[in-house]
Amino acid sequence: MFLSTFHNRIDKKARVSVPSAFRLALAGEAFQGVVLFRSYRHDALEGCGLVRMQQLSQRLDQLAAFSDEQEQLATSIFADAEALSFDSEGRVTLSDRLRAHAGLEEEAVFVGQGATFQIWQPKLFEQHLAKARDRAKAQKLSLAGINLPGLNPATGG
Amino acid sequence: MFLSTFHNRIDKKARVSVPSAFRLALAGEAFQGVVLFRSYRHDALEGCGLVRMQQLSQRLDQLAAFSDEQEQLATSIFADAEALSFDSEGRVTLSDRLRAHAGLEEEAVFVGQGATFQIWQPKLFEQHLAKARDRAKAQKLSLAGINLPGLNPATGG
DNA sequence: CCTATTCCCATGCTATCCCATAGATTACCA
DNA sequence: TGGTAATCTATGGGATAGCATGGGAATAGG
Repeated sequence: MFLSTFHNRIDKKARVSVPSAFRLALAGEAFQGVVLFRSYRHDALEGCGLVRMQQLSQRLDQLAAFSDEQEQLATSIFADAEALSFDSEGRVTLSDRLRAHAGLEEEAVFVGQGATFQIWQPKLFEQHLAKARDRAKAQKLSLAGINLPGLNPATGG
Repeated sequence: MFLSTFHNRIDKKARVSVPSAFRLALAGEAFQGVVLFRSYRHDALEGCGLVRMQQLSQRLDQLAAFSDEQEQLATSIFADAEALSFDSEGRVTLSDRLRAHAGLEEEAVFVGQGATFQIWQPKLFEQHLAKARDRAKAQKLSLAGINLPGLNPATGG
């Protein structure tokens, strides 16, 4: 699981340390690295482990063989994704394409999302966070039916 | 798994380097090379490892084909496919037929599709990608049951 | 004997590996 | 409890190996 947010530097070679907590979450996988791709919804990157992509590939593969739509979906996902392996210090090197999409220059914010994570340019993330908070407040968003330990009123469990 | 896109040159002898990441994905197979055939949907080439072709062949055998159309499609793919082995530098030589179908001249774009990949003439791919991305964006909510990393609300693995 | 592959070598570039350092946290011992 | 040593994480830079690419030589097939 990817939890919490981390704030790391991007060096002149476009390397960033992946937070050790995130690396730990992927420690069990054969491929020691992350898969990154450009988010559809935000000027940010989305990331996960290779295993998750493989599961997706298997499911799509069955559907895509004779379906135009699934094939195009496969293109937009897999063609865009990049598998970046850790160096011996736990860093990955971001391509120009990835950096351009998220506006990444000298710093990156790693944001845990549970099964996935995001990478943001710090200022953009700040704005995004503020917006998300406002909206949640305004709509009093609740996670209906989901029991969040410590967040929901004690209902037992 | 075939991920990401790579942009390589075709030399005067019609040789192209297969991206090392793609070669790595095929490293476990006995036949060190790729199988290429003309896409029936696009002006592009489709590619995979020999193992996948063998599996496809077996499946068709067992199922005796769902429909005449699918069987004929499969037959035409096998008839059209070319098994190209890597030279010592990891390149393959494209036949005139393959190049003609995809409009390939001096450059080729290798496009990961998960279990397979495609080879495109750069400008054609640019157009295709724009279309694929738009359509995928429009339909992302219709993909019931498919958990897209970063696209769907986090529902766990 | 000629042409078309295939093999082999050379090269520039880039990514990767390896080492070094500093800060922070943790472990250990008195 | 306090102080020190050891460890780990994040970061930076230099060296090295691998990749993509090009051209020539050897080989095979007609």
